[in-house]
Amino acid sequence: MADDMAKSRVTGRPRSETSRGAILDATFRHLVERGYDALAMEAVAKAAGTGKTTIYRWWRSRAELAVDAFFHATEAELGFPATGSAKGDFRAQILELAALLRGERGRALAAMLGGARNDPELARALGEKWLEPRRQWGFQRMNRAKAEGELRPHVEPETALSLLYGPLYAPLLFGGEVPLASAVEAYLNLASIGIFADGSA
Amino acid sequence: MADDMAKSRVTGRPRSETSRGAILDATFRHLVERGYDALAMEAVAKAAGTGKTTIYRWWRSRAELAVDAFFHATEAELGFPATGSAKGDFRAQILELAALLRGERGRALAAMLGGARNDPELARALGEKWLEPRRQWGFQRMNRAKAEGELRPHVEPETALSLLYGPLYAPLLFGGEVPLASAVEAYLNLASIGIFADGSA
Amino acid sequence: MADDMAKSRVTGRPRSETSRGAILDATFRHLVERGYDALAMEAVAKAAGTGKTTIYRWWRSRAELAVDAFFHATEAELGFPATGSAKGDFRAQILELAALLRGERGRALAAMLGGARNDPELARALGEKWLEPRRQWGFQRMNRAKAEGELRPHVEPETALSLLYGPLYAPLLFGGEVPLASAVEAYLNLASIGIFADGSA
Amino acid sequence: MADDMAKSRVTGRPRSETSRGAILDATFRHLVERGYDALAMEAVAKAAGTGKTTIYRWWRSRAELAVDAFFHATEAELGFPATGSAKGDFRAQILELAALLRGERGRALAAMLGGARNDPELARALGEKWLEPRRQWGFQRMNRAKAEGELRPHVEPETALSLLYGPLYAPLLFGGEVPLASAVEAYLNLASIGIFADGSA
DNA sequence: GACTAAACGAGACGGTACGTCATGTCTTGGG
DNA sequence: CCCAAGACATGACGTACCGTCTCGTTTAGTC
Repeated sequence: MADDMAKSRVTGRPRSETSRGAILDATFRHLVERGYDALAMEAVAKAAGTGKTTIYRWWRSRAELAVDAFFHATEAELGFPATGSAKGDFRAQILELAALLRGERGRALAAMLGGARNDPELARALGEKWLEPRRQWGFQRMNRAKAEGELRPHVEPETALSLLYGPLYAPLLFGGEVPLASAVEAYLNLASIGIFADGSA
Repeated sequence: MADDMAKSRVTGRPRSETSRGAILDATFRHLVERGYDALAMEAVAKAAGTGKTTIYRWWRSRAELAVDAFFHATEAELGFPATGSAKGDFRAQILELAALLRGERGRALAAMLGGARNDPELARALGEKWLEPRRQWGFQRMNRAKAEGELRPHVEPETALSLLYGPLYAPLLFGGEVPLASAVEAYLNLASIGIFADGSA
Repeated sequence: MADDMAKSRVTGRPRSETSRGAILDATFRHLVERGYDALAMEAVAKAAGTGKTTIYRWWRSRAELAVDAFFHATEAELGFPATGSAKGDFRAQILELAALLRGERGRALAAMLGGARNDPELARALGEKWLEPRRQWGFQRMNRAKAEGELRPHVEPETALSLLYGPLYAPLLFGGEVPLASAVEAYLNLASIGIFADGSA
Repeated sequence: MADDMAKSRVTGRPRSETSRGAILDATFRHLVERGYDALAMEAVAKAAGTGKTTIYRWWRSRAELAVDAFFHATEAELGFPATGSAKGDFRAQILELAALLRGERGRALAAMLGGARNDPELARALGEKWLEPRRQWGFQRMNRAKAEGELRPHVEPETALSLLYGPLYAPLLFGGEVPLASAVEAYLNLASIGIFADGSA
């Protein structure tokens, strides 16, 4: 998002990639270690060895910075699997997601998800960069599944998705940990019964 | 929580119920209108016509105050239904909960749930006063259902509960609205198939 | 001053002399140990084991309380000497005063004298109870001396008094110590030359 | 004192002289109008149109600020005269000082002198910036006078100085006004008799 | 090689809110 | 009617960050 504005300048000193990296790294570290609320721009600037100006020049807000830092650390690490069946694809994707959320990046994402409730801009940024792509993929995969007869009759994609992903995210709201792989498998089994034509655990 | 300390003092000027009410009301209003992050003690004190001291005398932190204010406005409004079947009980309870969350009190709770991610004390307070009682009831009801053969074989209560409640809460994380009653019914139907022995929608 | 109001009550619980003493003692201790600015009513009440109400009932202000406490501890300790000559009387009185000011009571008085600059009421109270009686005596003694020809010609009593007492008090303004007896004697000798007919040191 | 630190910084936004002046002026006004005790940093900040941070950045305490404000308003206004004789020099200097103390700056100084009794840091600051330079000059001038035979025999400079300046400052302790020029002349005449070889009024 | 122009670090700026402290007043129950 | 206890509204304290601003200093590219 921030990079978009770098499009066409021709003259003047070019943006320092060193600073950019240092800022994103420092932001990510603070996010993981102290959470979103305690993410102080001044602390980031000091840790990154830059001036606050440089941060504000390239990121409009703490929210954008945090989201950018998260993706800087996470980028392209989450694929969208293709196992052959919708049930297998979702299971694989959700288990992979659970694993990621349980790690360092999970703490960062959780911190931001919390902040998002009180920071509309963060909510927007997160929705756009994280949630939406996943939702897109989910919808398409689920629609394809429906078309190919993999779903039980009368199952709406939206409903199915909320059942598959809700139990994974919800614990983050209460300060809880992301469920372990075994727990994820357990609820996926239960959910699959209602969703997939071949729902047998 | 704050009231606990009022137990048995005999001497000195008694606590002003007027101030207590004004503070809780002002807190709730700010919570609903501006969210938890923007809930400034100074603003609450001014709105309530009290001093900050009086707030800090009775509530140890913003977190406790917010939670107390929420319950002051919500108190005893949520019963735990008894329809005759576990499936009916959970359906009724969850629909009632969804209705509450969609209203003003829902905005307050959502604001706090967001704050909880970045404020361990708020997470603790919320867990203790909101989540835990509900979890208690849920566990007991689910265990009873299991004992009475209302669950499908091999269904763990914990798993079932996460499947029933997760899709309800999760949208709050992304700044989304609580699902409408129809959407709640839809996912409950799907979830019930995997959980309850008589899961037919 | 405060006691004046105790004149004629007849009914109700009588004033507690225990509290009165405890309050005055605690006030004096605080005055000596921490100074006038740091003389907190709340600390005095706690140290005296009384309520703040009791203090405010009997003393209108911190200033009155402090002055009262000072005289409670000092009372009637300063006589007005009569050596036979004006020069001898003043010398004796000033040396006695210097000795007092160098002790514990001096620290209390010094603390109040400082506070007086910023607390008109304290200035008034101090002036009335401390300064004025001394000035009275000084004027009278000096006038008598003049009448009896003990002063050099054209010496105004007011001028003479300021010369005798000024060098004693002035150091208090700058946080300094009251001059030692030898220093006092030295300046008195010098001053006497200009003031008294028999001014020879 | 605050300025000392401004010595050699090269980087960053330079200190705002506008703010500095506004703060010192506002401080001086409050000092004159309300005294040292009532000199609230917040009020100064508001009156000066600055943030409190800016004050605390440049002055370590209320005491330093007050002293600085006083000198900002007074600076270099007090010379050390040279009339030819020690007696003349001191007379001139003391009369000039009395005139200053009777004005607005005198009220400010008096307020601070009072505060100094209860604020060791203020006492230190005042001593260092006001009292000490004057004492220095006094000592040197008096020592020279002694060397040049202008003093009566056996007159110690320290004693002489306390006799000359004490009567000027002492009234400030009791909330009184600085003596008028005529009163100052009167006591100087008396004091001179004991001090100076040519002490004849 | 000088010139132009933007990014850079540093850090001061006016603010807002923090949680604490003491003020002087009030409101109880008990002596 | 006094007393202790202590809650009350008020207002200043000194601190931490906010997001903006103003410096002098790089660091390119173009003339």
